[in-house]
Amino acid sequence: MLIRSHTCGQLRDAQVGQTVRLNGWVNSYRDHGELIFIDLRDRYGITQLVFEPESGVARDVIEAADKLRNEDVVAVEGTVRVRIGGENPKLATGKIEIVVTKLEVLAKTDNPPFLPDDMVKLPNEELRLTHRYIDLRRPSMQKVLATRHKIYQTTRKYFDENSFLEIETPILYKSTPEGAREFLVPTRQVPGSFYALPQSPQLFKQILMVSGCDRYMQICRCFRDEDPRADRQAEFTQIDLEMSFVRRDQIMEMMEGFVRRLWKELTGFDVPPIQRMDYRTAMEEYGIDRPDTRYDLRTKDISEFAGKLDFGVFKTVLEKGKDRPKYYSKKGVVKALRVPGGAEKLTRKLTDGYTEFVKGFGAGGVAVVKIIKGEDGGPKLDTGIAKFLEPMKAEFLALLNCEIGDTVLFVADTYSVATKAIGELRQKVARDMGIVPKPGAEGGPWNFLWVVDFPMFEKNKDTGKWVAMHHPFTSPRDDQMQAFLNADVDDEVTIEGIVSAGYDIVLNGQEIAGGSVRIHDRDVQSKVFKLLGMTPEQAKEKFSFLLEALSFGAPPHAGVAFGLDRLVMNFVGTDNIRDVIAFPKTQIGADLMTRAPSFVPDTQLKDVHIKSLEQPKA
RNA sequence: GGGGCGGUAGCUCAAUUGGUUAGAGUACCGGACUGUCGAUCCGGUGGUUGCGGGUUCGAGUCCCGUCCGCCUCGCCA
Repeated sequence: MLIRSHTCGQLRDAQVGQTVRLNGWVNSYRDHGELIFIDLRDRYGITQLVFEPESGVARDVIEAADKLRNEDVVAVEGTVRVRIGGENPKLATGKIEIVVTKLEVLAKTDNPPFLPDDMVKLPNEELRLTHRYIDLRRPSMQKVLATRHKIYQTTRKYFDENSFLEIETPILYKSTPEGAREFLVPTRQVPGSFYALPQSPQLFKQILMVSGCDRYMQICRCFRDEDPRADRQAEFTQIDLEMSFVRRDQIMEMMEGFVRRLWKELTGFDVPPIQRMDYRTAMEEYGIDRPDTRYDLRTKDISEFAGKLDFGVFKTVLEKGKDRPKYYSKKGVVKALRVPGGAEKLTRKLTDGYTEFVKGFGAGGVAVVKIIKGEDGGPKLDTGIAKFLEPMKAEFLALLNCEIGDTVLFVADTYSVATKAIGELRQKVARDMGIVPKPGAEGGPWNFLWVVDFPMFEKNKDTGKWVAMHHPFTSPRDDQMQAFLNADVDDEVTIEGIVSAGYDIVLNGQEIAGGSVRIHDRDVQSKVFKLLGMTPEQAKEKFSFLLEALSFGAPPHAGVAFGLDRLVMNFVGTDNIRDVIAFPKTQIGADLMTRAPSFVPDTQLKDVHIKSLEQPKA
């Protein structure tokens, strides 16, 4: 075989006159009879080959070249020369061409179901996933893989420089059925028992801290058997880390340094100091725990004002949980969103649609008012609930700093429903107003934000039980510890008010990392388990190894996990997570290329002591 | 588990209100062609309209079921 001397992206006019060998795929062919052009492609680029009788090339080489088709794999030898037909400015190698003297066809292809061409419209994703090896040949997919690789390298270098050890943790892990559903793995050795695939290496990395490893990192696969979304796969990758002898500020500094390094390396962008926002502010002003700060729309709780209006819908809602504390999830609230310039841009059709939109989040509807220019030149309330607001007009306008041309949208419901609904509405309105900048990868801003001071616990709305908002190993914030230890498990108001030492990094409205200071005290950990409704026996059954580890000298420690797939998505500018994973799965967790998951023979099931309730379809 | 969109030639799409033999571009096959670069020109092959049932004189089109893909709510400690 003619082993390559160069890649297809390498040759320039500096190499003119040299004899070279290239290997690659036929990207396209232009056959003029005796004169044949082939664009040869590999990962590095495209180089034009030319077969011409004048060069004295053997007859059979021309004849073989005549039969080449897209995606055949070939090796050639020839001479580099300046193109006779003029430069092709679209190619990096566009100044030169290879006059071929020898040709080896390394592999003929069947007619491919599609061509790996970024210039033409892509076939549907199902076909791309079925023949992933062809799809991955596309230059843009090669770029994704290279970007991902660069992130791995930058990550390892940064954490190595900061004394982190890369340590592998088990994939076959103990089932701890809390949080996400787990993938189970039966075992031949112990009949009737199962491993689970880890949702994350959380407990192993904490135990590595107890083990004296001090600083740990791993680029690890995590598994959650939950329905996917455009930005979520059941199998995904985290950059996982943990540090000993730090409090919140030190690990946040380490994370911020990593983000700064990553963006510098991958985009050249200097990440400015990242601002902090507490969870309550995020929920109050953005209606979501990961605010998109690229546009300045804010939501506001106007319950107190709304109570003064003679408007039945608001009055009814505000009766709910009237005497409960401000953030009680079932307390009735009225939330408002002032949209500057909305009076013109948010048409009746759009605002009518908002009611349907918020219904999707459980809210009843959206009330609307426009502030237009009155006959006296001053602001005038128009349409929607204008007549109910009219008696309190001055106070209303002042409350939201309204100006002529604004539209104000209202959602009245329980605290949790109204907050979620208006938060989602805020994002939809921003899109409708056309004020959402492009993502950073497309030249838009990179807006980073810390979100901190999350509640430790929230009530599950179905069971009424407490659940950990982050996870059950998250510590209360230092100044909350005493209050937490003193709190009675039934003291709902106090428990609800405990703030954790958790922190998230949000980028353009998307969570890219999350972590917390961990509990390193056995008694604190036991109290959390108790609060979550676990008996001491249950806690021991599930987490005895953790509680024991915490009993034998556990250092204070804290950690974080970055969602690697989402980082790649940001750098390559896609909102489809499957585009950044070499071999992704579909909505039902299928790998269309390998046809996993699949039925297995009964004999194989018997080995692992399993009997299936389902049979393969005939 | 719920809601929505989609599935027609290898691929991307079209097909009037339910009405003739389901078309076009591209790929592929054959032919012509010595400077192309999305080569061009001429000719040709190619269809279980995802699958199963139903309504109808007649179904790609309407109805029911089902499979697959995507988006989304729930879910994702």
